[in-house]
Amino acid sequence: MSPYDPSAFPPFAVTVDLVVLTVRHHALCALAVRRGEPPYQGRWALPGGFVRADEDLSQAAARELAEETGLRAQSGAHLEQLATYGDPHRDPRMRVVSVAHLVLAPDLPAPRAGGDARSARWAPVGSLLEQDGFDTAGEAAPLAFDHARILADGVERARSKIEYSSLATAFCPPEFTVGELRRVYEAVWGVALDPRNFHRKVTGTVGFLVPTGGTTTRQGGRPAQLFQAGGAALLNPPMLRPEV
Amino acid sequence: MSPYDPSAFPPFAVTVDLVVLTVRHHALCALAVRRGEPPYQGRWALPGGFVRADEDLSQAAARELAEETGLRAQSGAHLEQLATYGDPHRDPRMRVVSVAHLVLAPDLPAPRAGGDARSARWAPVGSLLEQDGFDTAGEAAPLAFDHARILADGVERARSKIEYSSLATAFCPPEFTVGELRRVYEAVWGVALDPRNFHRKVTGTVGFLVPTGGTTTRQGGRPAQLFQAGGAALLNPPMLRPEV
DNA sequence: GCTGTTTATCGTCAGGCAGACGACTATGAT
DNA sequence: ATCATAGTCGTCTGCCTGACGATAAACAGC
Repeated sequence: MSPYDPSAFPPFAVTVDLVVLTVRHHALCALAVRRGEPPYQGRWALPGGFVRADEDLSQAAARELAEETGLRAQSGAHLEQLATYGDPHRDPRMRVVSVAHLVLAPDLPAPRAGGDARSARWAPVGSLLEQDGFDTAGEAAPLAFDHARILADGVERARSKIEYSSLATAFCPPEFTVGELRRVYEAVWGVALDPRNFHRKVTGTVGFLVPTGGTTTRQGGRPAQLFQAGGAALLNPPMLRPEV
Repeated sequence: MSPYDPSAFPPFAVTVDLVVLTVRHHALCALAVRRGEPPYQGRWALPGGFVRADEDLSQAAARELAEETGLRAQSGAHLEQLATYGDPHRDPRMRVVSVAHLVLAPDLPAPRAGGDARSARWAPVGSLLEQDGFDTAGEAAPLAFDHARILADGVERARSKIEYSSLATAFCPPEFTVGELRRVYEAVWGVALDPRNFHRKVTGTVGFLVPTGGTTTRQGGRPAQLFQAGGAALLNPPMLRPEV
């Protein structure tokens, strides 16, 4: 057999799509870009693009992230592979397999539109997902392609991952207070947490938080101690997400 | 822009690779096939193959599973997507992106060699991974391609997933005893568990196990009650994996 | 039948952790 | 000065787990 027999396999296009999450105004938000060309022209979609011939998947995701947001995966943000979507008809033009990646970022300045996107914005995930599948009257339409499904999977991954890992700190600036971290959990899970029990839990988990010595009064009220993320990646025992 | 512009993106081959795990003789084993053609001819590899033009990824995985093992994903076995591997040089012939899937199956009769594989066997994951990356003297070589990495990721997924889900029952026949289920946990985690605490835990978790009424004495000793998997998918609170 | 071995199953107890919630502290606003 | 807001420290109770004793029901060998 020849070392390269293109007739032996069908050709695919491979893309990366990004679920970029942040917490803004006490709400979990995702980055959405408006499509400038068909199909789904004018509809909101997740940022993404083709993987280049000499690129690894994670490199492609980091490149797209930088192009769309100016964000570097190194600086605070967290990037991980999410899942791969390959329904034969997910793109009407051709056979496209998309390797979705999940990015958790601190609250950023306004996103900059880049690449082939007309514009970009942060949108609360609730509003992006609520009409999921129901195209009421053709307007306020849901995300393009299967991006609602991808976004939902990314949100669910984030919700479960902050339970047993220290990833919630990826939503925070380099220095943050216990209250700010609690508001991250509250926004991602959509619940209210007891400030006293939360404080006991996060300050009692070794390696989760390291005090920097400073204090801040950003949120009003009594000044709060400032922390930065500690070395621990896994929380043991985990944070417990309240039922319902 | 034309609806299909092949020059706009590099063509990829897309494959599915399978990490098929089972518990045999108190050891976690993976299905390995011997490669019948270059590259890596004669080396062990994970089963897998090209995704067809009209196939979804999970369909392709189920088809490959049936071809290699005669196993249907419906009947007891569990199949889920694991991760996607797309290093530009992971296959020396061409650009291949592989969507790995994880299969958890009960102990099966001898695997049947199918497809283009010369032979297939169950191998303890320890022996497949121990020389991971070290090609000592060129023999007893590790798995082909990046399959050692894929297998390691699959094993780690299985180890963590039986903590908080009822998936350990996928390693068991339709009816099983608490002791058999405990030996599954012990084999997957590589630890010894206290039979009394394990029994209390699994029988006390609602929806995990449903007694069938029968008993068996397969393992010797006092007859044990038979159970089948209950409806619950998630264990709450989870099984705790002892620290090393 | 009796004894030892094996596996299953039930109970007990102490320690750790989480939820509920009271109390106090330190800021800014009025 | 008083209030509102947010942060921090404690207490108490109940649940769950790990350690481990004790009993039950089969089989093997004498």
